[in-house]
Amino acid sequence: MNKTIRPTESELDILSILWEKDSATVREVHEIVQKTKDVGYTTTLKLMQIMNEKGLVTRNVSSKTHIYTPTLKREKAQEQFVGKMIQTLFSGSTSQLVLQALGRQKPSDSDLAEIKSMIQKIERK
Amino acid sequence: MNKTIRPTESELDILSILWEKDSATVREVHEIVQKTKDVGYTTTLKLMQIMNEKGLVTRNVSSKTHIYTPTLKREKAQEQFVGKMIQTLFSGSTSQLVLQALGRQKPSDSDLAEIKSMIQKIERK
DNA sequence: GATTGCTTACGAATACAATCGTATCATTAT
DNA sequence: ATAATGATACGATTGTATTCGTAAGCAATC
Repeated sequence: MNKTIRPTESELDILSILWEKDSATVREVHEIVQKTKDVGYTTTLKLMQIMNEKGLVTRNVSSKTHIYTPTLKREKAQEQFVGKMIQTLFSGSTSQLVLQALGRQKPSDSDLAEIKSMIQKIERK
Repeated sequence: MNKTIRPTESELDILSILWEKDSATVREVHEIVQKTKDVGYTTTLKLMQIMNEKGLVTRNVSSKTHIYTPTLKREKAQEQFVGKMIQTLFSGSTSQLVLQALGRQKPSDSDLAEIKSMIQKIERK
């Protein structure tokens, strides 16, 4: 019954900002959105109101300026989209995705270390 | 000028089938689509016609039953979507995506080998 | 207390995606 | 020849996402 809510493209854009800041006002979000996208303030507002209806965020209404907090966890969304992507774009092969990701840019040393330790963990099983 | 064409969700589903088979008729595609999605034949047909207009596929019309071939390369689409996903879902961190992917299921031994050699290649630079 | 600025609410317009019904044509079977 | 089958073409409908204009409230400033 509890069908998984799938954020749309622009909802994801907003969520990614909220995930970064933990919570934020419409204005704060809009300020950032505007840098990459030319839309009006009320557009952002409306989107966030809809996200609230959908349950993607909650908002604190105690002051005039509402404060929005994401309810959908970033990890949850990651799983959802990575899964779908592996299916359609990598014909089900997780490692193909990994290779593509690794190929696109040099990870930092600490990133590499993390990845290597992850691999070791997998191998020990 | 040459704005990147972005396949929609159902277009991606169809593309993934075409990538697998290299090329296919509407019926062949529809047969597979139907397994996971309950839609009519003409819907699939229409979608593939639109994809043709958009330039996502070409079709061979020499026989009555047209044969569709993807023009958008899988690798191109992979880059496009992985890039976007890293931005919105992993706050720009490629390696975070890698970790999430590795965590979701054990890759095969040969996959692991491939990944490890990729890592070595990166480290040598 | 009027004006200004910033806020939310909300309807409505627009755009785009997805779905399907119906017409039409070609080929094959009766 | 006629009917049945299976294909494309295409308009129209429905659904959903995105966008924005306008109204209305509240608080600070003039």
